[in-house]
Amino acid sequence: MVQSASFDLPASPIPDSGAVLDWYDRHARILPWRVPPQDRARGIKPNPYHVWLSEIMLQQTTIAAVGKYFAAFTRLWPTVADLAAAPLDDVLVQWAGLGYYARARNLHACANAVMENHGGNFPQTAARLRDLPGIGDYTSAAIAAICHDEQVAVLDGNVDRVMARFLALPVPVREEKALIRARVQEAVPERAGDFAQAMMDLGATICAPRRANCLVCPLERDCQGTRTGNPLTFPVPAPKAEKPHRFGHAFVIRHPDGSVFLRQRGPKGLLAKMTEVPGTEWVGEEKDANFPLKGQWKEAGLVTHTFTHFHLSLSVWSIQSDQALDEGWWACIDALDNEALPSVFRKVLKAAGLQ
DNA sequence: AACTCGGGGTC
DNA sequence: GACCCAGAGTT
Repeated sequence: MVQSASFDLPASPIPDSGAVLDWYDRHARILPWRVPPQDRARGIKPNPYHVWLSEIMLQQTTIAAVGKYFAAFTRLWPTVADLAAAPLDDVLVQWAGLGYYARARNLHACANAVMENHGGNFPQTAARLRDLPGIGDYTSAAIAAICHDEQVAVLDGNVDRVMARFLALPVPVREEKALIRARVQEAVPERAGDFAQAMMDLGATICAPRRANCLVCPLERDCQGTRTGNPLTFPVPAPKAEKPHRFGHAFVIRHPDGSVFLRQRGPKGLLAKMTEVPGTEWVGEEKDANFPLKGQWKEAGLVTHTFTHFHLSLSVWSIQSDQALDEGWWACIDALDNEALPSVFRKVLKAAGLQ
């Protein structure tokens, strides 16, 4: 077979946006921050504050995990002005448990930037949204498309997977991001917001990570992946690094009055500015505990936790004492929901018999 | 371009 | 256990 010299790129199909929108009109997921396509057709526009808040929360996070957090944030802070006026520490308390805490710090900074530099209104174009803290390529495009139908390609993990299959991409997605972007961009219709949300819904419900329901997929006609007979072999996984193991000790100091000693973590790095149970550094080998107080420490168990790039084993120790450490505070054990405690430290407190 | 940064749903 | 999720910021 002779290949034509007039094409630099192999001929690859473009998603049928009409078919995708028809599917979306019938099968759009109902979400708290979303305007359904029927309402959108009547001219009802989404609330940019709600769209922005949901998009930040949904970064690398499932819809199931976000639900309660979105409800709590919009109840406590109904507008971007309310959120900007809140103390950062209050925002961190409400974000605790959701992970990737830089998002919460950037969320607060972004709210303040919108108030101070944009008169309290979010910018309407992807290019200008992109300049705000915590808003990158994906989120800027998503907000501009969903709120204002800017005809821009919106590429998230779902769309990458759908397109990797649609194109039968033989290499990891990150090596052909430009091709994916170009093909999606060519497909973006006037209903850019509905199209973006449709592609994501498609990836979440039909072209899912370990399941491809090609029989009911609106992209099936031109899909190269289903044509191979093995659409699930796409996307080709990128090689992944092994997670090292780290070890440490956590010290639960229980006051006779029923409180527990907590402190704030440093301003940079893992779990920055969040609340912690005092403890040792986390290092690559097991070491004996160097206790911060003299007294009768009791072993309270072992906590294991996996972060993005390492596994952690924490030995938990507890003691009854009224001695505080250098910096920190006594927190009532009945009000720990008011503390910005990441999940690993909630596990530690549970191991010590609290909460 | 590679690395850092959480946590949970799901299989 | 492994995979992956409406990714962004830093180096």
